[in-house]
Parts: sequence; structure tokens; C-alpha cells
Amino acid sequence: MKQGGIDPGLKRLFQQRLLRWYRYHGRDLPWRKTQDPYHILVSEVMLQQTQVDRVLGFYDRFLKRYPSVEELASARRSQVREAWDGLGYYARARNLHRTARRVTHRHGGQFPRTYEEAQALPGVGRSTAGALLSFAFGTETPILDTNVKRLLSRIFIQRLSPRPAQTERRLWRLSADLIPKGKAWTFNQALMDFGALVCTAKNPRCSTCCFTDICRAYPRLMRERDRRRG
DNA sequence: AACCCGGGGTG
DNA sequence: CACCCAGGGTT
Repeated sequence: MKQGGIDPGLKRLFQQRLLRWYRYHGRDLPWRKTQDPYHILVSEVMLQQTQVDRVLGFYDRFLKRYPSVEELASARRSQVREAWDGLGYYARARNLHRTARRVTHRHGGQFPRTYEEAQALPGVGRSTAGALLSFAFGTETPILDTNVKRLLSRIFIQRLSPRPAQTERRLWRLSADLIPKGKAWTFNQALMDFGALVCTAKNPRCSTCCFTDICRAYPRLMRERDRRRG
């Protein structure tokens, strides 16, 4: 097996620390209170190019207007566009609408449960499919949005390949391999929150991070911080 | 004015 | 498989 897997000890350590961190610091977001795949999909699509703070102002309103996938499916395009107004990236609303129609009419109102089928829905790529399935059904499917990319590459990747696509593959494999059995929901939520709250793009909170002892990027991040401070 | 970023389209 | 862009918003 080329490129071997991740060291089992390191893997367990990472899982345990991350899950523990999430118990204390995970955010209480409205889409984390539901198991309804439709509600979860709405949140994930809204979150695609949009910050959590902004989505918070739209999520409840949209679902109040379209509480079920069938109701969204039977709406007019112009109405859906209106409910999306202010969120931008309106292609997302069109795709969500198309997905609702497809789920309603082609899947009998049931969301697909396989990675391949989920990804085939309009506006649903690898990452959104992984989130949808793990959050709605607890499936052990990986996610890889920019937050997760950043934190996994910082902690686990010593030298990134000059080929971006190769790094991408390594990260997907990492994200999949790290999922603890039976805990995909919590683990994936935790990855997202950790990337958003601690392992941020600029000014990462290394001083409160529980991974500095294993983080491959920590020395560099410290040098960069020191350099900024002159 | 540059930068952000999942999906999707293209080479 | 590898890259490249579109799109609305933020910094």
C-alpha cells in the first residue's frame, strides 16, 4: 500500500482530542438540531459560499417558507429566488430547487443514501454530499471544505506536493481515514468548527490549540507570527 | 482591487 | 485526472 495509512496511534490521539475539544467548544447551530436530510441540505448549500453568521439570518426563514422537500419542489422558481434574495450566488437556489424536484419526483421524496447518488444531485459535489450523508444518516463519508483542508494539511502534511491535485487526494484520504467508527456526525462537525474557530486562515489560535505538539505547521506558523511582530 | 471557495465545466 | 472559471460578497 503506497503512501501507507496514517499511524494508528496518531489517528486515535487526533480523534480523541478533537472530539473532546468539540464537546466543550462546538457551536450550537440550528442545523445541528435536525436529522432531516432536506433541512441539512438547505444549510449546507447556504453555507457553500457564505459565512455562518450570514446564513443564520436566512436558514429559519427559508425553512419556514418551504418546510419540506415537497413544498420546495412545488414552488415557482421566482418564489424560490425571492426566498433566497440577499444570499447571493443564485445558481445555488436554482440547483437546490432542481434537487428538490428530483428527490420528490424521482426518489419518491426520499433522499439518496449513497455517496454517488448524493453527488449526482445538482449543486451537490463531493464535500456537500459527505456532509449531507454524515449529518443526516451518520454515514462515514468524508468532507473537505477549505476549513478542513487547511487544518488537515497544517497538522498532517509535512511538505505539500507541487501538484495541487495530489495534495487534494491525500487530504480526501486523510479526511476519510480519520473518521472514528460510528462517530462520523460529531467528528465531521468538529472538523468544521475547529477549522472555523481555532485553525483559522489568518491568525490561527495556536496558543489555545490542542495539537501544537503534533502539528507539522506549528513551527512555521510561529516563525511567521514572530516575523509579523518584527 | 484583490481575495474567497465548492461546484461544474473543460482541456 | 488535472486545471480553471464564475459568481456575489468581504476585506
